[in-house]
Amino acid sequence: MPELPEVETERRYLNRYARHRRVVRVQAAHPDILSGISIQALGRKLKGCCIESSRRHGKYLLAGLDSGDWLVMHFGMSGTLAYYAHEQGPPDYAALILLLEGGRDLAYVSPRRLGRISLAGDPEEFIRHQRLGPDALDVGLTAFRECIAAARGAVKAWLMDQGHIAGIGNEYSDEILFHAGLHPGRSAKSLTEAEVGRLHRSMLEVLRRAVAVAANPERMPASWLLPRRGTDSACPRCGGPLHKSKAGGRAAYYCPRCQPR
DNA sequence: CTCCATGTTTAGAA
DNA sequence: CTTCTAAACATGGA
Repeated sequence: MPELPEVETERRYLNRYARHRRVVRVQAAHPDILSGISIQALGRKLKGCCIESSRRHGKYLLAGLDSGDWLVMHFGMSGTLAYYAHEQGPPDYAALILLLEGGRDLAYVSPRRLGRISLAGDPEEFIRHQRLGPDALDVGLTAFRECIAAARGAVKAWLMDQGHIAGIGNEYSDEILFHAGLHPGRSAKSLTEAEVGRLHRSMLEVLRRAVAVAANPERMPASWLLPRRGTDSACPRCGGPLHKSKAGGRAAYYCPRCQPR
């Protein structure tokens, strides 16, 4: 479920283990995950380069190379990075492998192969081209208010639209709405000023806290909804049964008592 | 076997 | 132009 907190966790992992290591060779077990570049061209671009910096925008992870290029990774519906000793061999579902100097490798792992890897010259240009909104952690209350005022559909679908705010997916949108006490099917337009304020505060609180626990559901507070997804468990706040409905074409979990329509 | 799943893109309908 | 819905993508798990 790579949404903003998971991708931020991957970014920190990349910084910690792969930064300043030179790429010796590039292997692609599944070249179909590459977007806009061939494996040969990617190999030529990466070979001999070091990853010197990293950025994240929404669900995209960008690794800055000392050549000036940026390796752009999106994890799709599943996927992680793995750093391991070369002789250990790559993990299952490794789609792209960077063999690094020093005998340790970095793999982009994508079990369902819905993620994409590309190369960009400039992060800002990439973000514009992808039509991404501002990163969810960078959106202040004023900008949030202005943006939601122009929305028309359901508030859950609005939260998940990467063109409005980048980084929130299905699971965290449910968590944010639960914290704000808002029904996922409420129309964004119908929210009062106080409700918009609550939604904004919940968004920042949920995302920051999730980043702080490295997006590990086992480390999330017992009062959260997310670790209980998919099970028929009770609302952590009122004990009532959770409901499952559809919003924006995806499953929405919520508590009808704590999140009235 | 069937159904569902974290995301995105696209096509078509309204 | 916006919004909604469904399908497709590839694969694993229940």
